[in-house]
Amino acid sequence: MAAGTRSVFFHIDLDAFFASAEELDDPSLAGKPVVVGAAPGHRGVVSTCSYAARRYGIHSAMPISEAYRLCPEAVFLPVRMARYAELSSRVMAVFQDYTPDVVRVSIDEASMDMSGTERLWGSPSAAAASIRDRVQDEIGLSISIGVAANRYVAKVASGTMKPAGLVVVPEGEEAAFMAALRLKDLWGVGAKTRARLTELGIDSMERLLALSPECVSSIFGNAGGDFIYRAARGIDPGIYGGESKSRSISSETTFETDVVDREYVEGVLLGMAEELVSRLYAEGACSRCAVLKLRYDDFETLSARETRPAPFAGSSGVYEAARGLLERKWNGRPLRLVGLGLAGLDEGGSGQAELFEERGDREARVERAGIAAARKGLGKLTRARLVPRPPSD
DNA sequence: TCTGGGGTCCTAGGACCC
DNA sequence: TCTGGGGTCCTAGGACCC
Repeated sequence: MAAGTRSVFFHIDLDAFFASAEELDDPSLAGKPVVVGAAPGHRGVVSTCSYAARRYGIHSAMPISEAYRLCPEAVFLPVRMARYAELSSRVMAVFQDYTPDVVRVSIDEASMDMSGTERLWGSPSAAAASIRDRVQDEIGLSISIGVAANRYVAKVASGTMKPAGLVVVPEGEEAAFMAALRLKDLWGVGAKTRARLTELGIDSMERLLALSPECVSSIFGNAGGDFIYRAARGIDPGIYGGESKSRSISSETTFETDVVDREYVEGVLLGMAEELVSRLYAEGACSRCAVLKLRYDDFETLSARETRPAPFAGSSGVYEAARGLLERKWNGRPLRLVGLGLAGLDEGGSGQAELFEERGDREARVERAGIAAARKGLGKLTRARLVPRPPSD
């Protein structure tokens, strides 16, 4: 950015993305209450719902059973992530036409540095309107855009006028813009933090803004306090600062009914170990830390991890670690969920070479061949252990 | 009617070393 | 005698977000 150029950031959010994607692919759904997520009668939550569904009180993360109770006549659809990813890529490609600096924040959000683009695209509001119209006309999806001098305020602004909103916060008015919001609009301040603030009698932005930085930090610690203090004043606390390279991967599943059969759980973990190592391979990354996650029938959730001196050389190492952690951590109570993850990706390792090639062991080579075959669509080499069998309890 | 799955970052305590 | 202080690694849990 040239010296003297004003900073201009756009934050773009796709409106009710998964539900909108379903309406795009099936126009007969338009205007109906559409709920994308788990199927009614099963364990799970609402992933996204249409604005028509929101009028019944349905919202993201709500148990699907409650959504069904609120609106049994809604259209309940499963998540089709591959389709949404494809649409997302097309939308992001439109953004790329306006600036090379597009940070893809999630499947339905992007942060763009539009500084210095006025000669190309006109005023920020003209450029934003152009992007909004193009995404609507070329792809058929609705977006909301926030414009501000930093990424944080742009992000918050994008959420204040959904759907199809376009909110411009003029430079210099960031603090005033934030001060006029409700506490719950502060991105990064969730239910627990709000409850803590309420306990202390801080129930409005005005009261929060009256606190000194030392006072906020004494409540929430250095990092948390600093974040809240800056965010409330419209100073970017650095939400998209770090590298976007993934630092962990994981897979977890909630059982349809609680499970006490150890062999069944181990079979699930073996499948997860293979899936994780295959993803690791695809990323060219490595890890030497396995993390097991358990959730009991009463929702108590715990985790255990094991860090090895050297990166895992294949899925059998990951599986053995998982089995050891299960042995150590599981007290035999009915399990609702089991999950497996790999953390510390690439820390102190040389990536894929270390994962597969330098080890030279036969198993790793067999596995690599299997993954390569699967990626070519030749089918997955599946161990006998993974052939579905019902829980024995 | 309960409460998904995929991530990120931070904290706090213990071990161990200098 | 009465116990420094910093640094790193590891672990478990928690808060938050989409």
